Amino acid sequence: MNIGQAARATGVSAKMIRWYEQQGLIPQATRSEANYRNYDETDLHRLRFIRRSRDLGFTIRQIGDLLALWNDRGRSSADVKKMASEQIHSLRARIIELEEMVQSLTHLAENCQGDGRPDCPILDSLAAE
Amino acid sequence: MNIGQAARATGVSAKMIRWYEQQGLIPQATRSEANYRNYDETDLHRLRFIRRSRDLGFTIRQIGDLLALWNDRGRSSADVKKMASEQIHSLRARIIELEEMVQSLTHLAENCQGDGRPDCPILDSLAAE
DNA sequence: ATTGACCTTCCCACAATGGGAGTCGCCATC
DNA sequence: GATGGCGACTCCCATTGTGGGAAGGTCAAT
Repeated sequence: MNIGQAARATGVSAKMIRWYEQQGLIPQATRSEANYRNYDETDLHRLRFIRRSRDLGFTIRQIGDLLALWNDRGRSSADVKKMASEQIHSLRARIIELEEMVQSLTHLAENCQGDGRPDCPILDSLAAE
Repeated sequence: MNIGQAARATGVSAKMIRWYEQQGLIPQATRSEANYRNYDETDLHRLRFIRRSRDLGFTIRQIGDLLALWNDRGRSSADVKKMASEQIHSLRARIIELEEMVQSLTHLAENCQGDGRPDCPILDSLAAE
């Protein structure tokens, strides 16, 4: 299976597949005589695993760790759960940051008339001493 | 005032000040005979404005627009309020994405024993067909 | 005169993704 | 068999904002 078919089958773009290979996240694909990359079902599994992990916000390095755990028959589920918990914590921390921004902006916008006049508490606040 | 003092006075690193200048966000600083950048109170105001805008999650380009509005005596506050509202919306959209990730991960983690055994619904789910 | 703190420019790195150029392979249709 | 179109190859560039660091010039205090 060529890279384009693998991309369509997994939802990972061909560009990203090559990138993941370069980053060592997936093994170097075997090549056809014309130097085209070949993919089989095992590769597709791995790519889908990567895509789902990305959708959960894991970085490439973390996904590398997850893949290693996936392939480690002797792993303990505690190691996986720990990664998931840490990810939940960092996502929540980020959410709180963003919520604080929303909070501040909402407060500023509420006090702004939003009409044709130039008076604007939002700018005043950004420019405060 | 040298760049280091300006940095300490505004909470914007010297690196970032140079970067903002290069990006056209602040005017090219005047230079001393030794080619050192000079900053005055007006520059510090501008830098603080930028830092506060960054803290609210605006991008450099948006901050450029905000600065233009700030310096436009004939602006209408509606234009500023519109930018703030759009920013609130995009922040909320991002928050929702992150919350969905947290939701999925939490669900997965809840079903994982997190003990010494290898059985792990988290990995199973990532690897699902 | 030396030293240490500070400034200058320039390059590199991060994370993940897309765009595009230039070249080559493969298949089908004429 | 030639041509066209699609796909794959590599390589470079851009993004966004920030930091690290090297190599070299400046300034002030000792």
